[in-house]
Amino acid sequence: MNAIPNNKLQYLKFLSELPLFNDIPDEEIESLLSLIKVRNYHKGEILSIKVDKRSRLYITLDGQFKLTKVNERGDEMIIRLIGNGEIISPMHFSNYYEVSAEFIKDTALLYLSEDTVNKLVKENPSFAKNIINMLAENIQSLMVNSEVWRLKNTKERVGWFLASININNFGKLSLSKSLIASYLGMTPESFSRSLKKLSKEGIYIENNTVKQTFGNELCLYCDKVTGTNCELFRSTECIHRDS
Amino acid sequence: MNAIPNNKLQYLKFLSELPLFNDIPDEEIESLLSLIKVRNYHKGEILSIKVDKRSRLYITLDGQFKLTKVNERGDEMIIRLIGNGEIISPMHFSNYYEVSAEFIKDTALLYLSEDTVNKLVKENPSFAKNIINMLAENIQSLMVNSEVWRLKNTKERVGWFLASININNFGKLSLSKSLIASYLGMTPESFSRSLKKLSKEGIYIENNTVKQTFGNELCLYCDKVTGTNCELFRSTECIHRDS
DNA sequence: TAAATAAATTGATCTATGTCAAGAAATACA
DNA sequence: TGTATTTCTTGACATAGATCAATTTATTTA
Repeated sequence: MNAIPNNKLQYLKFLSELPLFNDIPDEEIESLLSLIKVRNYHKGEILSIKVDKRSRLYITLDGQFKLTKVNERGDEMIIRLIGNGEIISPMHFSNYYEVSAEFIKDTALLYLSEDTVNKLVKENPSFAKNIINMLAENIQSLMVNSEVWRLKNTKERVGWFLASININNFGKLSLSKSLIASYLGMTPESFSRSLKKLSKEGIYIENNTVKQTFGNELCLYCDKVTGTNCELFRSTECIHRDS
Repeated sequence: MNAIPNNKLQYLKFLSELPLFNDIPDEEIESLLSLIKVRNYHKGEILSIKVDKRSRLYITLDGQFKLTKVNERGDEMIIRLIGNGEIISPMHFSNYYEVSAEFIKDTALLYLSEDTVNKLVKENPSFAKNIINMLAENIQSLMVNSEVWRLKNTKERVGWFLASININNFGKLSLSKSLIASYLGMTPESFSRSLKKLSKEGIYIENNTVKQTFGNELCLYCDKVTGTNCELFRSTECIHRDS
């Protein structure tokens, strides 16, 4: 299943622009290319990340998938949504932690073996630093997610999601409503009802795009970490301005 | 506030036994000692981890505290409970993420500055590896916690907590029931009612210790990652035996 | 472009867990 | 060792969000 043509130069460009390869000279990335494998997955496919296949670090070349966990009752929790350029490293999970990757779109993943990654970490301090940053970002987003699930009600969760989409994805919704609902830990029904409440506050969805009647109604739902990426961050319009 | 006597040798022994200093020769740890600061905190004290004080890595020399996050309504979420030898590294959090450390017991923390840690990472691949492991464990426990909060009901959450205490702390409860309830994201009332249900299954608390009438009733509530540390793991009595 | 299928919305109802209040048990204090 | 204070338990009740069922709207397919 090595469908993608082995266009090394294209990979080089892609990789050199990733934070994971910050401060790594192109020549060094080039020397890595032979160790990097590619695999394509179809929309709907499920990759169960078990002990055997876990010892890797995956880089999303193109596509989108969700990292999920299911309990005995069949209830599903989405741990993370992963898109272009994003990384998931099961090699850093506990050996006995079982998760699944479920592909939302046709997806191409690059991967490095655990050994390769560990070798790089050992030999290249910049790479070690990049791995550390990647893991730190993971921790940060897991903490923010916990907070969203535990301290916010459904309306606030939806508002929070729309605010972050608005900041990081030009307000463009690239996922179905049910999927977002599930990611936010609620039913599609609750999601729909929350949207209705938000529309009374001037926040609504049109053509799969987040809109605001006045212009900054969503600021109310923005968390400080996401806010960092907002052009209004700490301006007079920003709720985080004086904290 | 440098209350603890500067008993360098004692610190050396303590540090050299931590996973964070795995494969680091004693001489090297010793050379670090001058860069390590100590600070004591009293029970009840709250340390707000803001931008200024965040750029550190804290090591718990002795004591216990909780890492918490509070929302506008005043609802509190416990992100992590941290005890002896455990590490918390706000230097790896986003600059704008605000958390508080609230001390449950009198506590002594050692800390390293961000610069020191980064220098070590750069110069010592073993240390880099240890930092990576530490962060990976953080990710793992945040994922397990999300799962507990989102996929388990109150009874299952209490069962899970008791199972992990039973495996990792000889069944000894070192926290008040209300605090555990809060950690598990429920009210003391719900905690109490859950305990009542569990007692019908043979799981109960006596003298602040977890007891089981038959002996392995708690296995039902054990998650696979915690189970790794159990002496029965994968034995015939273990629910994870064939997965 | 019409029919078929899937996704989203809406209303009615149910349920787990929260809230509030009172009493019991445990712990601290003097 | 008894009193005060805190923590825990229990019951009655409230509520956010889930579930179930019926439409409505959007998307796919032929």
